[in-house]
Amino acid sequence: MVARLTSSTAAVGADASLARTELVDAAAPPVGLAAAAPDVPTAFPVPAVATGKAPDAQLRVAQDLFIRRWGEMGQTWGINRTMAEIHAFLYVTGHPQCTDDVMDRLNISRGNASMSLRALCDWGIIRRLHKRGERREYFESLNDVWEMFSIIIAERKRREMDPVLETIKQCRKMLDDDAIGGGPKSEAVQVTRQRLESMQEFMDLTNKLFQQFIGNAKSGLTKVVRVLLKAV
Amino acid sequence: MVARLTSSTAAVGADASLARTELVDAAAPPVGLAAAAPDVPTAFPVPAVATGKAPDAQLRVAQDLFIRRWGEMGQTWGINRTMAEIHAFLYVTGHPQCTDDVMDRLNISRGNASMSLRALCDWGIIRRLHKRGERREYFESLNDVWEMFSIIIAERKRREMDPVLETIKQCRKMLDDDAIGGGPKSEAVQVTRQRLESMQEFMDLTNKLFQQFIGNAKSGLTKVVRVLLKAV
DNA sequence: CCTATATTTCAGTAACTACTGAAAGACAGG
DNA sequence: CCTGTCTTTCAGTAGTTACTGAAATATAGG
Repeated sequence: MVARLTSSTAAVGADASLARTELVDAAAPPVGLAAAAPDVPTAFPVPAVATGKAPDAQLRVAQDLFIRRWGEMGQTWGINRTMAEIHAFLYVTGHPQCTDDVMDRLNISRGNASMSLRALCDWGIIRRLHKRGERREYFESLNDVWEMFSIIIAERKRREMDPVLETIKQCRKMLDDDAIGGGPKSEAVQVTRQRLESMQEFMDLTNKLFQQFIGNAKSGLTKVVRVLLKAV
Repeated sequence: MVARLTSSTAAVGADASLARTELVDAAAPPVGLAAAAPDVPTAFPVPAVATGKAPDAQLRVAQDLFIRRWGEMGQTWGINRTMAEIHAFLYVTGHPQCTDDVMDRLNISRGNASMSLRALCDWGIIRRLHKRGERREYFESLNDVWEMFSIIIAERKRREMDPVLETIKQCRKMLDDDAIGGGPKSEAVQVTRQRLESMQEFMDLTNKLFQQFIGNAKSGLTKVVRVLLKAV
């Protein structure tokens, strides 16, 4: 399903097949949730390490596992898989990677990598990084999880909640205006008015909550949550 | 973009074209947010309805506005537009509607309506309703907004957060196991371990927060939020 | 049993999103 | 200026999801 084999790249036969075996073996034992994930990812070329005690043998496998899962989650939340995967890659490795690193690791095209990286920068959850004397650009993930999510929440609120609120207000106004000249409103109008009002109330409150998150990212937040958990 | 013009169906001439015109008019003026992407979707076209004294002239227009916007929002959150629209319709009208009502109002096929209604029932945010002596089934939306969102959050947590948490634990275990036989772990492993740990911490906390929401739906929640807002 | 009506299922297709690869653009160093 | 390296853009297409319409199924009443 995801098995992506760019015909041109065609990572040298021998290496590739070796790597594949390695991956499958490594992933086999614990499993546990393999059932949940439709099928197990295989096709990532791993640079063959000649040393008997392959350093960090599990590292890459573990990272890939996380990357994949993160990508799947993103997808169901309306973030495209590749973007989420790139982000997971930068986050989990924790140090700057260039475009080619991303392309090779996730096995995607240059164009895709370029566009996705830019989008992530626009969101503000990764940032560009120039290394002195180096020509190419590197990217790194924010490292504070709270900060990352604050940014995401703020942005989604702005893009998606605010317009809805706007619309609700507008609808309510329409219904009110309609009634100005006339007599008592019909029951249907009453019901709709009430529903819109409830929804707006809910969203206003939620927004305030988000505001707290955003305003208190990092430092304050753990405290906030602790307060909340105790208060109930 | 959203204008749905079933080419083939050409349902009953008069009715259909009337409905369609109405819709297009409503959506037409400045297009506005459709661009979806990174830009600000503020004001929405105010459909000037020029009907004489049709009862509740504005009602339908206002409802449609809300329905549409709700559908758009759903879409960006990974819920398909039609499902979100059906839900908005049931919610905003506030009284039971049958399959044909839904089909006619949203201009969708019977199959689509049937499947979407079932999915909404599965989510638990609308429910089936039999009217005595009536053959056909009706559907109505939950009316408590808090309850609706609690359900949605609970379900998404279960479907999407929990697997990620599972995976993170698994990854961490892999990295730990790897180190058992060997000496000190490489710096790369250390970094990844730390990142996974932070993420898990974050998600655990978030989950607790959600738990609160779920457990306190309706009654308790407003209080909870008030506490939170004051405490900071 | 049959008939009329309501509902579900699903193959085929339309609509959409994500992705590739090649070409154009940008820019440092010679 | 040119040259080589890196980045961005975008037309075309692969892959995915959503939707239709018709056929199959279910059910109430006669």
